[in-house]
Amino acid sequence: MMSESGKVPAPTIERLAIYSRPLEDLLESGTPVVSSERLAILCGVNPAQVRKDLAYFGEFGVRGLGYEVRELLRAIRTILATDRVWHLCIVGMGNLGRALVENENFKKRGYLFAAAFDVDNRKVGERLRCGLAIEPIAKIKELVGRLNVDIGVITTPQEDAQRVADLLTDAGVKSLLNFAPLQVRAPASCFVEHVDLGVKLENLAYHLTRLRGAKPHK
Amino acid sequence: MMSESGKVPAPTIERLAIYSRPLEDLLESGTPVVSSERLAILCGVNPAQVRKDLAYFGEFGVRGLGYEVRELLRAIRTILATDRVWHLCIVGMGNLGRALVENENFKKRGYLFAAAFDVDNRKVGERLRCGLAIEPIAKIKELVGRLNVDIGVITTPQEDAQRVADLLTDAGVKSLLNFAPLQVRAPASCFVEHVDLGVKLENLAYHLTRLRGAKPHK
DNA sequence: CAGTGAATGTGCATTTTTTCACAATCTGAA
DNA sequence: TTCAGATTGTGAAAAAATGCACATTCACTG
Repeated sequence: MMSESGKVPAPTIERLAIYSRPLEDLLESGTPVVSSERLAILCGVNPAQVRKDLAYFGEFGVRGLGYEVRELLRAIRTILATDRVWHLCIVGMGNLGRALVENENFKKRGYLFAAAFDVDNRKVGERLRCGLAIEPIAKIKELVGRLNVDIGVITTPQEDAQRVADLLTDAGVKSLLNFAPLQVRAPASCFVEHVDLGVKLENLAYHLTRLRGAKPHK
Repeated sequence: MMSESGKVPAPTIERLAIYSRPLEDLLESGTPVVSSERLAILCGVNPAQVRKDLAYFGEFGVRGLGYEVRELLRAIRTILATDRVWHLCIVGMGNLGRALVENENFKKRGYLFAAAFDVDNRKVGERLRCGLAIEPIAKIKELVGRLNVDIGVITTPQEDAQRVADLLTDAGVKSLLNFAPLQVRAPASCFVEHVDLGVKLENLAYHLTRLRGAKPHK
């Protein structure tokens, strides 16, 4: 938790988040300690990978024993900064937007939706089940500032995504999670994460056509 | 399109899908030809990367000119096998499940939801806006077989995901797209793609706490 | 029909990421 | 207190992915 001097590979960060899922289960089931081997199996990775990933941030294990589940989970949460509340806003209240806003998993992990917007003014004013009312995008700047929004989630159609991204970054949002199927541009100070569900399906399609017979998938 | 002999890096496949997005736009806007440099900018990658990715599958460009948009798009679609219809089924008709089933983008790209299931029998029988009725998971085996389902999408809560995955693979589904926050296990003959939205947010959170000042994000 | 300009395709160097393999070190038992 | 057994932390090797740089090849012009 202390070191973290040099720069850490991006895949490592991604995996830390993945490690935390089974750790939560283990904690709940009362397992006090876990080895890198067991954790690796649960996450589908190599044990050395687990150890090396963790080693970027300190020494969390006990040689001969393994990692104390509770402590390791707390350490990962500190590293990933999920031990605090983050404020999100979301733009684009179609089906996907509504699904995300109402997703309990996010709230449980400290991600709170503070505002919901839509480009379509006919939707404005509608009250969502989560309690938020849909706001017009004209109010992005004001609300993002007032509510201290850290992360903007974009679930608009492709054609509105870049405009919305501009509004959000202009309003001071420091990072974006974009679901629209195009690469939104943002200033370097803003970190953008891109989720394209179509890409995932196309991956599957590709492998389906080759995977004839049965090739081990790693 | 012809060669594709040796094995292709996984990141290449992922990028091919990404390239197709701006290509669709270019085609629609009537641009006849695109250079690797322009396409690279649109996708946020290196031009040499674009060329190398394509080179795994053949020679699609014309030196001195670039790539013919229509032809390149067709080639990529052939490679990714998105030039045909794929049959999906989805299990777990919560908000996310409903959002996916009703997503027009999937249909547009040839991904048809042929059946929708839920673990909760109280939901069974309900008719979705897309026309499908929710089926009980007991009917997975029958329907997957009859409807020739290629890909199973899992949007159940975590605790049901593995059981559902087992039902699907047992029914002969050859690949899975899993949204539950755990690593589902499947036989080697079944390809699994995992989407954990929480992981994306945790990535953002991590970078937000470090990205003080403004670091270029690649 | 040769010359020019442009952009591809690709061998090679570089960088990044993963994996191996083992010394270091801890617990618990005798 | 020493020994056995287990598992970490890590340097070094291997593998994978990226990016450079340039020879190659095409279209177009005069």
